[in-house]
Amino acid sequence: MATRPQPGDASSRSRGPRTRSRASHSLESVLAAAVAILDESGAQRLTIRALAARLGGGVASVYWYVSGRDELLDLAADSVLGGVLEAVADIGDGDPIDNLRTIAVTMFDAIVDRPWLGAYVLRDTATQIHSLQLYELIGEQVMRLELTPRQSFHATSAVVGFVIGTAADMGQEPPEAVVSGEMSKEEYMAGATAQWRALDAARFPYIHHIIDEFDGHDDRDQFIGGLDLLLTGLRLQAER
Amino acid sequence: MATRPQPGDASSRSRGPRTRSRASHSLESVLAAAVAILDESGAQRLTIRALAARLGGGVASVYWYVSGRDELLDLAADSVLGGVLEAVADIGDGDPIDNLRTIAVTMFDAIVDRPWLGAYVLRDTATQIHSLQLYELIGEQVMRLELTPRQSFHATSAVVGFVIGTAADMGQEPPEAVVSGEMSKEEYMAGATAQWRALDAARFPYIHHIIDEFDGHDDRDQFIGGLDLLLTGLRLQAER
DNA sequence: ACCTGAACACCGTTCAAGT
DNA sequence: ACCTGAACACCGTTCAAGT
Repeated sequence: MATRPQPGDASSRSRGPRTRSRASHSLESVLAAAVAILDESGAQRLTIRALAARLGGGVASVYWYVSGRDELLDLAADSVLGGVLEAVADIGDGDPIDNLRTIAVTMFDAIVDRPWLGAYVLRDTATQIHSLQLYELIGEQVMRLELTPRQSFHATSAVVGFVIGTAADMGQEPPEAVVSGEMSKEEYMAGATAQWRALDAARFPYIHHIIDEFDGHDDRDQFIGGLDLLLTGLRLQAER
Repeated sequence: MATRPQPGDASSRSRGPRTRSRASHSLESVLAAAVAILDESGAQRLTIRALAARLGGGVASVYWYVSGRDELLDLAADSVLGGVLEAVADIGDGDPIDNLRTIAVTMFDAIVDRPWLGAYVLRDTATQIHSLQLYELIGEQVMRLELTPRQSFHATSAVVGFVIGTAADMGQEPPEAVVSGEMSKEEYMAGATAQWRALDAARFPYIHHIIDEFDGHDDRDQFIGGLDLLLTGLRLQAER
């Protein structure tokens, strides 16, 4: 990150009225526009051309700020985690497990409505400072449980893996039909439920056992249910 | 899946010497070739053209078997899970938690060496039968713990989310430099470790606390460490 | 029923040139 | 230092035609 020039960081030109013969951006404005497109239309629709058009400039100008599409996604994902970090930065010295729960839920809330995020979050800590800081923050709460370094490492990774995995799974990039708007998300879910109900009960006893729970379930409750299992295991390890 | 014709399923023409003026495929051969390319070169390199070339035919023939690139990836991922399913199908009626551990570790082993898998596994149970069956199998073990349907649903989702999240995170699609071969995976990891060691110890106490564990750590140990926390929590819930 | 080559409408990225 | 338009080398997908 620090290896690239970062215009707009503390520069004099921050947004004043200029001659305006050419478009003028900054890393932040590029990332903000990228996140906006991502949130509105998903990763598939974030093309360099679409981004340039939204910024009102030419395609090549984007490459002044990022090395390519991959880094653009990495930085866009990291900028969202920056918001999470800000929200939990002053988490305080209450019960560490409670703090972990708070951090995890905040992350979940940020990721679940952004199907595109899962694949790019915490991918490269060299580029993604906020990701690194968030990982550190989670680790610091785990450290307070006074486990061995190895246990701390495993526990921190587990929390991060669980959050990202579950949130990414739940907020998955929906199928083309939903993206294109020819089918609503509700219709899609209703279809999935119907398909499950139609399964042979003898071959799929579990599916039938939980189908009523699945139908109309709340993703957040589901996430917290699993998270609490993990945190219970962690608490037990710490108390031993 | 059953909505599409499946040539080669139980058909008479299974691979006999033919006139051979044209290439001839089957869903299985198409998926096998796709998985081979995926394993060798990653998702980015699996182009329809590369796949057709490997099959020795034209591009358009692929579209006879799959509706597009997305479904190709879905089915390729599901075919790998088919192998996992086969390996654990006769898991037996031993301790359910032990069984869950076995299934999870088998899944982990299959996913971790396939960075491309994480993003496509368990995405659409309408297309991915093996994924559905594996989900069912995990759920059946959880059912034996005799929790409420809601608890069962949450626990099953948690196990699946943890496995996929952690494995996907660990086996991430490596950066371009590694894919293209200009940098080895070891060099990349060594670089990451060095970068972490260089961080300010006052601002990153956790990173420094675990850096020796991170350096040269075994992904599998790390996965199992986290998994056991989750399963401990689950066992406790079941015993209550 | 299954395969083909060519064509279409895109992409990400680069580059020489501008300001 | 930052932006531009045009060009390059690709893509996924479709289609009319073949066998």
